[in-house]
Amino acid sequence: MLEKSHKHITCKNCLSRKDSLLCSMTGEDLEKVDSSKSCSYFKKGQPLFIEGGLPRGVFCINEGKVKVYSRGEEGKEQIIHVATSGEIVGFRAMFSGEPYSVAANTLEESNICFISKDDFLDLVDTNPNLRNGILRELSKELADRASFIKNMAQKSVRERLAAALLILDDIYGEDFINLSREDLANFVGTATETLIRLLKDFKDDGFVTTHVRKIEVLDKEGLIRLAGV
Amino acid sequence: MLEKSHKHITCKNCLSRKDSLLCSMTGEDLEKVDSSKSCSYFKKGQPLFIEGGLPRGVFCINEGKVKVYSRGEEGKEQIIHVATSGEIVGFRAMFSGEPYSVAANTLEESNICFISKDDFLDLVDTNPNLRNGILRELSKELADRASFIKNMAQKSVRERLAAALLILDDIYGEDFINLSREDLANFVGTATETLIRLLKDFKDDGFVTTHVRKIEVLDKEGLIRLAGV
DNA sequence: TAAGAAGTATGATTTAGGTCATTTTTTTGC
DNA sequence: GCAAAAAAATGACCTAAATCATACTTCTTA
Repeated sequence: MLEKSHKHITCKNCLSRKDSLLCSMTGEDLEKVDSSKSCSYFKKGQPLFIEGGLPRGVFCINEGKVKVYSRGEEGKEQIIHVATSGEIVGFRAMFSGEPYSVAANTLEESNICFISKDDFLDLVDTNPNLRNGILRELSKELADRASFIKNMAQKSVRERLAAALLILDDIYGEDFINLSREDLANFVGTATETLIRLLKDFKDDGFVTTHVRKIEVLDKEGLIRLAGV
Repeated sequence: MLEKSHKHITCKNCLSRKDSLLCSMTGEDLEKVDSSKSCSYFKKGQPLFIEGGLPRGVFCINEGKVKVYSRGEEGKEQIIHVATSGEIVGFRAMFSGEPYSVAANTLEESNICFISKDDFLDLVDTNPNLRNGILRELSKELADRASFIKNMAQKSVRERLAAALLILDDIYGEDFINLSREDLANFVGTATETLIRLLKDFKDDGFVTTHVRKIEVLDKEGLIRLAGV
């Protein structure tokens, strides 16, 4: 259980610092970030921002998980990305100058820092390292999404589920994957019922086991073979 | 028919200049681009770069069309983007420092300029306008791809075809859409046979007409309604 | 701690769209 | 201008996965 305080989290002490684009800065830049940001505790399911909203700044996840998604016609969510500790969320709309094209909600209770648009853009402008980091990050994500598109177009739901479980296993690290069946289905891009059935198959085949809602990956190799990555 | 010469195309005279991130620069920066780039004529179907290759620079389309795609398991292409005059192709891998995650081929004969990695990165580093333009461009593309993913997951092939035709109609401007049925299928993310059948339906319904392989959009409004955009 | 609400699971049914086979049309190269 | 190859079109068939209906479990919170 996270502390429900709103106390400031010093970047220097941030556990996710080494993995973070933002907090991996040094010297006075780091101090600048530190002094201009605010930190908040988010309950599970709270929105960071909504589709169509206007961006006021970026969010840096100190601890927790955030789903980035977009809603289709009948309200069905497509989860584009699951962000974890150290990641910056919401910086795309910052540069495009357009409203958010996606929404973001916490998937569990989280501590999340916020840096205002001006401060962030100022940092990007004056700090070549951060800038290059962001360019690199954007490019990588673009590559990720190209392969996401390809998978959606060419792979079966079964293959996509295997791939998704591998990605999520990475994101959740030592913890079990902790997503509702519906969220998982919305990440894989399928109906919840189909997801549940396939997950059962995977259990029968020994690829995973479940602890109520949580999913434990037992056979990575098997999933890799199945996903055809 | 384009001139098959390799003569230098001066950025100042580039017809696509107004639409181009790169050539919309001014003064000495423009001259710098101009002097450091080389221009080539590409036949239809020629590769600019291949998946897994190492990037040496970026391509700027003076005239022509380029498909950006990625190949799946059985070699089936998924077309991610169709680039046209004025667009820069291949700058993502430039920043990520990784091999190309996608490939690019001309879809028709094209005049394409090339700027080396060093020159390009130098420009990005020293020219804040270009830099911001690139950040904006990357962000927009990221948003595009999120909606691409959502469409693949939630829309029917019929709806996706309608959406694809609208996008392509924009890209081809005054010209008719000129893609092989296979390429179109690989853009929509479906089997070629399915695409041909649906295209016939669209013809019967008066949304489009075909001139041999070329496709003319007759009823944009109708397609918009169908695509549910 | 009981009741209601969410979330998970399973069964039955339908269908969009993939696959394979074949024919027809268009393009390409000699 | 003709033969061969490539692309487009059509038909027959099949299955992965969606949808709808219902039941069962696990969380909430009153």
